[in-house]
Amino acid sequence: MFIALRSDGRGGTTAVSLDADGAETARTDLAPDDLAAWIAERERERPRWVWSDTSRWYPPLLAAGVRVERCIDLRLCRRILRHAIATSGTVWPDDGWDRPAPAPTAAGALFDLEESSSDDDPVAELARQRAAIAASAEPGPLALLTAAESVGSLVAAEMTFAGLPWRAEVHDAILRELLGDPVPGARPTRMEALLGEVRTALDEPTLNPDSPAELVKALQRAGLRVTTTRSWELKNVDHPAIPPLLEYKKLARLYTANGWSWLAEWVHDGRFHPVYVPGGVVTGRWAADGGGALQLPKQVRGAVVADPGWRFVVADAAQLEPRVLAAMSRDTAMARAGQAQDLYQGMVDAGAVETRPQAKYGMLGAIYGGTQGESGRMRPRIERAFPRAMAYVEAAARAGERGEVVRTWLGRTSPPGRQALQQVDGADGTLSDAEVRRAQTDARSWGRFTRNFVVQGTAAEWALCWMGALRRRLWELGDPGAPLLARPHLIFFLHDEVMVHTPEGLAPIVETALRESAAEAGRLLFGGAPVEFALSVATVERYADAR
DNA sequence: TCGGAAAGCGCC
DNA sequence: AAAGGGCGCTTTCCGA
Repeated sequence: MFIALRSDGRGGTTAVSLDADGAETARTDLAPDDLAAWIAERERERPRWVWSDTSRWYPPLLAAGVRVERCIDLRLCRRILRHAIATSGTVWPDDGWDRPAPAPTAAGALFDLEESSSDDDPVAELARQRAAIAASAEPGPLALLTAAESVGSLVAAEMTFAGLPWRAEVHDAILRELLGDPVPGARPTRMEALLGEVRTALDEPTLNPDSPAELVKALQRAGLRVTTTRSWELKNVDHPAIPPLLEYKKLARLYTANGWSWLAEWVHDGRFHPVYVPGGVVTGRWAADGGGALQLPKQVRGAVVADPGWRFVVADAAQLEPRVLAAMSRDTAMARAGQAQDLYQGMVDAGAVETRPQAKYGMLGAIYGGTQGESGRMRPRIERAFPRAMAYVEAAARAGERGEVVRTWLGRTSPPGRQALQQVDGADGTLSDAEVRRAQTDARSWGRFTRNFVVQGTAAEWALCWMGALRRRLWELGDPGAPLLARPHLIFFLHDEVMVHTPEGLAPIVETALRESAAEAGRLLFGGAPVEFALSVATVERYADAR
């Protein structure tokens, strides 16, 4: 059963109940003050709520203490289905569902009037989407993908609502330890001291180290043969200015990105409330909007401390992308290597390569399209040991080079290519050599993108299914009737890693739930494929202690 | 003066 | 320590 929610344009909401075939069975007009209670009441029947954007409808419900089990985020699903190659037979109207989601309103600030676009009828769009899936080449995977994307949107809103426990005084202590004391209008003391060493060593008393152009000129004046100021290039240079400069650059990064201003802007009342953007990356990965939630540097993770009597259970899917590739390509040799907790060690034990770093860089090179260095050198051996896996990503790369689209396991489809190589083939000598080279470079670059797309995107699908399964289990672990934040709940997500905030006594069963959910995600996506999705799980008080 | 591009680096 | 796909964020730079 579905219940579609639609703003009536005057602050109220119309709820349309639909049966399994999508036929209307009831219609209710709700005043703003009645909405949350009505939804909580109907939630007992566990309908699938259908709404334009979870980011807009769900935060006020969470603020009112209402958690829902299932939904369809029509805008996220439209984006998937419109571009999916499997639904290419569907003609989509050029309408508001293709527009980006309206900016999420702050939690608690009820639906604002001007945002309700009356032309976007959720009932009609639901019918269109269900018909498109039913008529597609693969209804099962697309139905799973849209459900997974939608549950991801619920998780994202719930994690924003919960906020990540953050001890500002611990963060401050970490900053003082590394950067020195803050100085108003100037650099912190330790950074300033390091900068002094750099200026002395280069004999450049007014050098601004934050300007790459100025810095590279100063280094060249000092006789250093560098063309950029990237750390990995400077590491190979022997000069007394380099060690303090590298240290300064590291600290400057921390100071600007996650220093005291970040703390003041993003942490309030002991919580960091990042805004996640499900599906914000073309591959289906999440992005973050503000606060840099997906790039929290390890240096500050010591400030993430569980509430008294609570713990974090942190789980990381070990070598997720190689395992996903093994499952997609049905590469049994690679699946066998993945029987080990550590897939890379499994590759060594199977005799494919000699050392774990060789396995790691060889595998990443296969997935990313690396040709240089260690990953390039390992390529022939990976190809010999795992022919089906390599053939799978090679096929994706070639398709991209030809300007074709590729798709993930569940059917998310890559953006259209630029057909660079086709242009070269069809140009028949009318292009200059330079133009041909440029076109070939572009084509190969796009091929690396499509090669990675199929693996990264499928890994993102696995992660969504993992979180969806976990979310349901966590809810059932809590006391019936208890609000979301009094039960074990998801609190952080990082592509292949999740963190649960839980009462200490429940941590062991949360660990079990994490593992069961990983196995469930594997079965959902790949059925009986003999691929294991190993987790490394840790129960900790501080995020920094998780690995 | 302002906005976008580039450089650089954090995360996976 | 390596190579290279995807992002966000900050500062600097440069041209309209």
